[in-house]
Amino acid sequence: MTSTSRPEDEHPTDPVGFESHDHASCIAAAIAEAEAHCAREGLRFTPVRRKALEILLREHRALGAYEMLDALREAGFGSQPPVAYRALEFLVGNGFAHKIERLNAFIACAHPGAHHSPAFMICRACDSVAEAQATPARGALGAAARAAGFQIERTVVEAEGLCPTCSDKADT
Amino acid sequence: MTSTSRPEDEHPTDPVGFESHDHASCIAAAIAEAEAHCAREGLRFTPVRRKALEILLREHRALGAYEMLDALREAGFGSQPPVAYRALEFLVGNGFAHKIERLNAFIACAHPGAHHSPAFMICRACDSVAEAQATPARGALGAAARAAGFQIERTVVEAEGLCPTCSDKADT
DNA sequence: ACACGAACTGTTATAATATGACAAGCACCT
DNA sequence: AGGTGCTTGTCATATTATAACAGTTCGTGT
Repeated sequence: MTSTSRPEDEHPTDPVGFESHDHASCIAAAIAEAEAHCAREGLRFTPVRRKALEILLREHRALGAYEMLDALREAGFGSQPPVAYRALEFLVGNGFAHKIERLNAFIACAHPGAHHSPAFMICRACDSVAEAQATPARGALGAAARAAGFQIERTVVEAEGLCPTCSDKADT
Repeated sequence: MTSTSRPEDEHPTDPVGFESHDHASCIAAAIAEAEAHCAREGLRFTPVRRKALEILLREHRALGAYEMLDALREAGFGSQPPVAYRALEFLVGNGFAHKIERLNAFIACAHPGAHHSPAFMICRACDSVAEAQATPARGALGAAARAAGFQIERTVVEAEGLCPTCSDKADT
């Protein structure tokens, strides 16, 4: 990358999602971070995996596996479903992307590097998705899990509703 | 039903799920409640819908749509996917059942009648599911939504981990 | 440099999950 | 009886996902 990536990242707890970004720099930064992380961990950030992450970052929305497959094929990679699913599995498994269960779709992680419990806000009108941080173990769910003796390893937290833009349109 | 449904319902916030129940009475109570609710709301609690709810209650676990379809077919109903999906859509839409997004499966509601934001604990070893109450709008997610101007209409909260039983086995 | 094992890629084939569309039936209203 | 809308059953198809295997590449030990 040509400059240190510092778009307007003043608020680290920002939802990061229903606003516009400096895409070019955030893509470059995220790729660089993924590369560094893989180097540290001995993971292989192969061309198809890198391309898949680039595609997710560039689209900046939740992509179905077959949309990813189309994009990868256009980029010269294999054209069968496992190509996409395997790249996505790698990205999700290493925290570079998340699966949105509600949409059966995948999106680049907005807070890469940080160990986190992501939460998503999904607009039912335009399907845009924003990532936020959840603290699921702290609320009622955490209490219920402790009471039941359930050991939480991972959480899926997805809110469905209207994003600001679509909400404004609906008012009209 | 033959008696007022009061198994050991002392703790309304109970996880209700990794313990044994009086199935016969809880099934009868839930069916009666659904029937009453439909009567009040002018909904048609038709044979296939009733049967589908009975099946979910009897199995007391998350069932895939095709498992439901098999069970409905055995009960003499139609044998094509829309039969199951439509019955499930009715049950979910009216709060008698929930979809577990993580499993692409459906489970009877453990707190029927109450307007609630369900949360689920899913055991990754035995696929058992317990329902708890979440208060997603109150935690970090709610704060992020307010900050972003996102209007939450519905939430999916699913925790994956080990249930007490499987956790004990793992220790051995 | 070379052999080895592990991981990765691409492929074929198939499984599992889900929906669109249409005709026939039934419930309710007039 | 006739009309309206919801429900059911069916056929057909779309969408999402995985199993299995052969060939290749990568890193390692020699």
